[in-house]
Amino acid sequence: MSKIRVRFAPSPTGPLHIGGARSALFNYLLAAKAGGDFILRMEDTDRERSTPESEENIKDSLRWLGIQWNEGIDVGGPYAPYRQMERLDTYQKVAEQLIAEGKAYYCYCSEAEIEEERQAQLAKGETPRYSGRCRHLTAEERAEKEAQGIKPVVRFAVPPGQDIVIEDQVRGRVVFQSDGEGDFILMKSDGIPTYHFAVVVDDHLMQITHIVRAEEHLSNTPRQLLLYEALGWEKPVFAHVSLILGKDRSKMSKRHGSVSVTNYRDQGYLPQALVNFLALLGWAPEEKKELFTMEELIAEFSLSRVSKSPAVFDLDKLKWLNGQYLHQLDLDQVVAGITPYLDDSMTQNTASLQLLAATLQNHLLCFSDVKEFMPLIQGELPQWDAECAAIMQKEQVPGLLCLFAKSLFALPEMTPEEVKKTLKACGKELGVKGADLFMPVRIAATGMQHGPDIDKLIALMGKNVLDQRLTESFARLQIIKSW
RNA sequence: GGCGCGUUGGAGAAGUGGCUUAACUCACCAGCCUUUCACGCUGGCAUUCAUGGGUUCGAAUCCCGUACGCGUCACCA
Repeated sequence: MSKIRVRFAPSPTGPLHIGGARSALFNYLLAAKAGGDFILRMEDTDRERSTPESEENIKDSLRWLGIQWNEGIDVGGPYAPYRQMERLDTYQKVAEQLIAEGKAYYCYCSEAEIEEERQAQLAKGETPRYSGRCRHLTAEERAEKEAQGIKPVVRFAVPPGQDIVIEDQVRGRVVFQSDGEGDFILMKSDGIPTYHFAVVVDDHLMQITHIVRAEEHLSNTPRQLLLYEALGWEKPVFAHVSLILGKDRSKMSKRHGSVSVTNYRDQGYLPQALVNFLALLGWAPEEKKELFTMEELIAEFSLSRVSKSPAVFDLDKLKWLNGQYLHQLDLDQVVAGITPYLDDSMTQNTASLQLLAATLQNHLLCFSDVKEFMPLIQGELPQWDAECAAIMQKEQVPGLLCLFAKSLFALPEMTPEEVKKTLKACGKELGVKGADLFMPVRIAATGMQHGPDIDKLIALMGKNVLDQRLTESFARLQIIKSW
């Protein structure tokens, strides 16, 4: 059997979408598993919307995810160029061949005429499709249109009455009728090919063996199959992967929040978590296992285990997965990860930055979460809620806090170890322990009942902030501070 | 509207005619542990597989209809 060759062929009309990333991933896994080739091609024939920035974003996103292409844009290869706008003469030649063989023809109808026809068909409850009016134009009629300066499009002459069968690797056998297709456009009037035409030409010329793409393309496949047929080209294997849906079960879009890979990168998600998550959307492993490295995915991936039904993107699960990976990171990776989300006052001192990273690592689901923890150690003491206030009314509180403050401020340095020791000593001296000991201190220092280890938090906030906050707590309790 | 695809608990899903009194994971709930919280651990969470028929000794698994969801019918990809 010949070598497997797959491709990811996005159009650079925006940042890499989460669904596109999954298609790329599945293609990549398939190729990597079989030792095949993974090609990156740019379908930039939409001149209105294609931008160089989008292309860069797509490439960056792919690299960030660890999805490498061994042929295509930037890296080159035997079938270059890999940008469709640089291959226009190729499409032109194939179009001319089709015309010469009578399998395609020039069409001079204006967009207004077509639109009118469309509306009329719609009104009659018919499927709108091109009537084939220009199909049998004589040479004279064509010359006349040309003389009028009308730039024609090239249409494919769809053969009537044919069954078009797709043997799809994930959906099974799907049958369409050629009569359901109008004579679709191959070349636009400006000489640029349409998507259907360009993909077929490129996939064939680039020797693509497997096409793995989103389900939205399933209904487009008949047209492409017709082209393979007309050109006498061998058809690739198709696999249409179901869509990724938002919470409301409609196709994932901006409305649902973050849809691009870059969004997740910027929010402090880890690429290995996103890859793992994407793989689990629409594909199920054989074993009862959730955590997969890229290598493991390559080893285990199979199209036969790709699901037919659409999957809802569940942010909670992504977060959980991300937490799993984040908790395993080395300290310096955590430091690097959280730094972008902190202000300068926090990032200047290496030692305290490391302490912060160590303190929070197991509490973070993604790096940007670090922001939510900062009020615990920075700024004004947050307001107490009713529960906190009630705890602070207990009788041991004033004495405990005074003793604690006095002992602690007497120390030259406030390390987590010292804080812990001091707290223990205070508890012992006053005969207070457990929650009765820790809770008041925690609430007086952080304003919250919950959070990471209190000794570390206190060390992180430093004497000034602690002093301020304890003073504020005493004021709230209307007792005189005495340290 | 035509055509196509899909429908297992809130989410991802396993399951392809008897071994399923439907795995596993997230979320949720309860408890345990813990000098708080978190982490972790334990247990709970679908008598039922959209729905109605049919085939069969036996169906989530096969067939037909219905409903619902989505996709597609562009000189966008």
